[in-house]
Amino acid sequence: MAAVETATECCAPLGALTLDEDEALATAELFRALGDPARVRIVNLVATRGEPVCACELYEPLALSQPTVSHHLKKLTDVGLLDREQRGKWAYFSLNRDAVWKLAAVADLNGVCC
Amino acid sequence: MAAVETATECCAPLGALTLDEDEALATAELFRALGDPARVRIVNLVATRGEPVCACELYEPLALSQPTVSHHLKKLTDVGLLDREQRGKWAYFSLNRDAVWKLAAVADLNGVCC
DNA sequence: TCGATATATTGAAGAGCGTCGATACGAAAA
DNA sequence: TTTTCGTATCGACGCTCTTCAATATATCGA
Repeated sequence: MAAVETATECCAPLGALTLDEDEALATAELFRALGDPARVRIVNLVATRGEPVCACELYEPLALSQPTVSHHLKKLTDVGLLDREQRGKWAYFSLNRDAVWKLAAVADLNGVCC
Repeated sequence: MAAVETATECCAPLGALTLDEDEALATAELFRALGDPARVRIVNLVATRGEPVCACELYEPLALSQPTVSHHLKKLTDVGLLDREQRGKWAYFSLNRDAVWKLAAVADLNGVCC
């Protein structure tokens, strides 16, 4: 870990006029966090529900073991896309608005090429 | 290859109300294509220049060997983000507008969560 | 046709990733 | 305190990916 803290903080848009090695790495890290179907489904499940989602509610729809889901949740929170909230012995996850906004901005190339 | 042809054709937005396994896989494939710093820089280089870019112009700025750059270019064209055009013995690459638009739409969660 | 050049493909080495069972950690309840 | 239960971490396995040198393919010029 360490190195790039949350990728959503220092990554630059794909259409940035200048893009150094560190920015490219951070941007790639953000996209790679969504480069797995399980994590895409997690983000989708959390996004479509308005409220925070308990980790225990994800094992069945994802058809994955508890350690695997925990692993994916950590990746998504590490990159800043999800926020983690402890409620007693349960862990609740919700979308980080800033990260969502940043993702849309990074992925938007329309201003540059079209 | 094969399997999912161009991921930009059948992938669903992160905020889709329903997201089956195939759609999640195609969406992840699109993001994974941008999950490498070299490919982020390629897309950035092609985007910031208005016109198609010759493959031979990428080796030096990327500081990667010719086969490696060719490999990344293939991944980006396979997923539909880049268009390939043969000009004599040179290969020119440009952004695919539909794919760019699709990427922005897929990454946009603001309508769902914010 | 032949040689030169630009790109793609192949094969291999090394690193990284997804997955799970087993286990450790932490919080609530008994 | 002890037990129970939800979650995180560890260790290991197999698969994928990135990278390059070597080679093949393709196109142009002589």
